[in-house]
Amino acid sequence: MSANPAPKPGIYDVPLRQMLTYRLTRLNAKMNAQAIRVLGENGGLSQTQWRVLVLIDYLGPTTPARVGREIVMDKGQLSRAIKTMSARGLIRVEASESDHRAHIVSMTDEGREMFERARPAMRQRQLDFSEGLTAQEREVLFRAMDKLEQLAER
Amino acid sequence: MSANPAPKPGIYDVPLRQMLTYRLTRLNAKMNAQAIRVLGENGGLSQTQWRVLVLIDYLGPTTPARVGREIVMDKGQLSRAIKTMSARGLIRVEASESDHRAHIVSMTDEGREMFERARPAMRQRQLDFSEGLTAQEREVLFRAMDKLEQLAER
DNA sequence: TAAATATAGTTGACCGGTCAACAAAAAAGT
DNA sequence: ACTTTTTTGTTGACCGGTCAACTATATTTA
Repeated sequence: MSANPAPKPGIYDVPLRQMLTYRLTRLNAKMNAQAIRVLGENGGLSQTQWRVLVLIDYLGPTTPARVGREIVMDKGQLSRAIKTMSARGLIRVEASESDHRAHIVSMTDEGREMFERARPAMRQRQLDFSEGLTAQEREVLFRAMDKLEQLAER
Repeated sequence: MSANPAPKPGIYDVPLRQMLTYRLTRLNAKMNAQAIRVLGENGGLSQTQWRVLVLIDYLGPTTPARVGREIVMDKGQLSRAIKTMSARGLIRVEASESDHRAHIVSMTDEGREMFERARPAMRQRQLDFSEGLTAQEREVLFRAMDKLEQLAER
């Protein structure tokens, strides 16, 4: 974010304020930037790496394909992410016995350590977001996102 | 979106469902994809080009710096966007008389034509989003986004 | 069972966004 | 007036996401 010192209020933010896509992109960018900052301060995982570890933590040893199905993520991107994570010793990649196309990925001790190091801050961040909204706002927000997601799919 | 045939419900979407950042990224991706599709069907402007034209339409002839301040956008990215838009004849770039660093950008007839061609569909899309939500949902959604944006800035 | 189709994963190419360095001009501070 | 700081815009480098092609294996179906 090298531009935008302070979005001065005035007549100029009238049309943009109404543009949902624009607002959402902005919000998303800010939240991503914050996530990256928090992760950086707590071990230095990338957001992608964090998400992959969340999934492995949740699913237990699993396949990249399964991970990719859960977090919507390009196969190629995931393949590369897994390669670098494996190279950095965060995860273990083994061949699947039952399916000779598939791999089984699991956390190494080092990966687990990194994961647990970042987890409290990430959890707190999540909590801050939750608590920054009222219960009603939270509920409506999720409902609205569901609806918008459906609308965007057409 | 080459992965994800159908996010099967089940135990797997429990933790992600709660991850606001993740949900927001997904929603944003879908809405962007839709915007690009709609623009593609109506003249083929890119989303960036569309936004720049919206701003020029709104502000009248203006400078790239001003545009960049309104839509939060990297100077470099904007510089390149303006170059290609100028090359495609969508906008006119003139030197500013009063400020010899600055340029004045304005829509050409062709740019105006493209803009007006895409506008109804984009407006309709915006309307669909608005009407897909109740007034209360809309209001709460924007309020929630404001709050989250503030939280993400810390 | 043979052929067609679907899935897992890898790779190369491309595009867009982000960042840092830079030059020119303007504005502010002394 | 002179020096410093800020602003405007361009450019090169990099990184991440997306897409398409391809191989290998598994699954379906004829």
